[in-house]
Amino acid sequence: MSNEGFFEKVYRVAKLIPHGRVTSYGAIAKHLGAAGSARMVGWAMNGSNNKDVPAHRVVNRNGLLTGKHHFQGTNLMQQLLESEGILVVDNKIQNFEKHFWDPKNEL
DNA sequence: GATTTGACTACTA
DNA sequence: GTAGTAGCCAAAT
Repeated sequence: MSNEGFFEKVYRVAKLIPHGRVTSYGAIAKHLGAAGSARMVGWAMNGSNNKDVPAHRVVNRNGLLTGKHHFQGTNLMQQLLESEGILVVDNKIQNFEKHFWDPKNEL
């Protein structure tokens, strides 16, 4: 639907992230056609706090939990990822490529 | 309507 | 391999 704003699009894709998988801001942005607007995805996540968007599955290109500071507690994001079978060490996802989920590859 | 910000990415030194 | 800078676009003030 074209009545959706940029945020809605991000939310939709983020909700499509399968369990135990992660993706990067740039990948989502590119899928939305806003390649280069990776920051916008992060901004959208800022408002996805109250949504059903698994923002903890969205990390930067390095697999680093840069947005973990925006979550509640301190290691909540890491805990959620580890709970899904993703190994996280020092706020960084291990085997990031292995857990990487490309929306364009699935959609 | 212009300025600032922001959970990024890529390039360069 | 690490560090710093620039480019990016959309929303909030």
